[in-house]
Amino acid sequence: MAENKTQKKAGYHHGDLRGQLVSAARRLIEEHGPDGFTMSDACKLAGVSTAAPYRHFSSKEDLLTEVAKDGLIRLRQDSEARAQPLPRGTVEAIAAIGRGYVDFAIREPHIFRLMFSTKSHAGRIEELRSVGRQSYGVLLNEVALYLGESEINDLVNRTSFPLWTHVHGLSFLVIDGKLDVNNFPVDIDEAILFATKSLLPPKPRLEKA
Amino acid sequence: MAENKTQKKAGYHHGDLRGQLVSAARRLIEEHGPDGFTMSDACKLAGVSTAAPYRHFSSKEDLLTEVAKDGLIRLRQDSEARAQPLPRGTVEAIAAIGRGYVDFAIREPHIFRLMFSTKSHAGRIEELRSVGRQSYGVLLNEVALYLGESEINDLVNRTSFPLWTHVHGLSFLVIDGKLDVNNFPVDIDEAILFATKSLLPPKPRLEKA
DNA sequence: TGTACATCAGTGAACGCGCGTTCACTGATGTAC
DNA sequence: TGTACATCAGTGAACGCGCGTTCACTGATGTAC
Repeated sequence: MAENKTQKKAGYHHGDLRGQLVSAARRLIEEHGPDGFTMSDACKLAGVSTAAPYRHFSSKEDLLTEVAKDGLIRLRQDSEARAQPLPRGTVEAIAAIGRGYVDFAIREPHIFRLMFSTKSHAGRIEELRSVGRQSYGVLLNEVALYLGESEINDLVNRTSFPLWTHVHGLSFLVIDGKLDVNNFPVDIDEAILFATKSLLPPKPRLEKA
Repeated sequence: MAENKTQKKAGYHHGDLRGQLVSAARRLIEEHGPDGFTMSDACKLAGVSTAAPYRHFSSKEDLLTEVAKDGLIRLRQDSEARAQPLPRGTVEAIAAIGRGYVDFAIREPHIFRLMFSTKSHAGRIEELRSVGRQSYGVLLNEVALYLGESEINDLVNRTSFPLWTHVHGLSFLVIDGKLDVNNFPVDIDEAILFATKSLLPPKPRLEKA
């Protein structure tokens, strides 16, 4: 009905329908939640008929998985961008990555949920997992620097995991509106910094043989 | 069609349809997830027609909220039961409560999700929140004992929150299958104990004025 | 450089079905007198 | 203690609609010669 947004409008053919459907889905999911999201809405937003997506995605689920993957990639970029300007391998850099994590959840709660959801991704979980690993890798690297380890070994894993766990929990508590459950104000930065300091072992002297 | 389970079978009238629908819903949600759950399934399981539930619940959502509430109550009972046999106000008691939390999530992942979900509970969030507060209260009490505080004050809140956050995150990571993301084995008990010790301040001498 | 033809990426309409909810009803239960 | 009547808690059938997906199609694009 409406004139087709501000796209190149190549006429019958579309240019980058695939990409546009993903970003339409992103917007819609963020607006109405993954359940409120419908294929027809996405089509309307992209300005195509309801059959068009099936040239690019095998099913609704397939499109959802793509959106989740896209989210995980953006999370990684985000984390990197947060850590980069800070002195490497410091508590501050590590906390900044955590803060980025929680901020992502706050900014895009529904996408965030989708990224970690197990359903809606039938058959492509391994693929998602591998992208997720890359996002987690940003934290692992920073912790390795902090610990003065030259590779991602067991100590690095063991040290990083509770940090992840903590910001993961914090993210869900925030987006699920549980922050003021006991009517005391939580400062997110403070919470992350405190947990990061507490969960990290003291910075080792560089006296490793 | 099938003979009506092993219930009292009063005939036309049912006895406790309300309660039976809740527990039918519980079972079905745990089996198929909150989305796979349908009213008709619940009716079939309770042995009534599809219209019957509407004498007891205003909508499907209403029934779901009831299930969530029931879950939060059971979580509280569970936490209490875990802490009780242990020496009060110790790291071990606090860790046990955390362990109970994660175990609940593992035992009933879908219900667990439902309990903390914001959607599906329109208009009854405050009610749920208050039940949730009671479950959280078990942890608060134990932490107060540990700290030697006689009431739930700011220090108790501030100390408890990261503990909650951590086990909350751990729960979701476990039920979302993220535990082996980096292929290193996580021992849940160990993880909880480590985080509890790290996040708790040293036990204060009882030298308070 | 122009034409024939294969292929690709859309259209528009319709299908189908699952499922929450409603409607008019009826059998069971409780209470007033 | 028995009867009349209101109310309650079910039944069974159907409605309605949202929505994913398919079908037969057609316009646009690319390539061989």
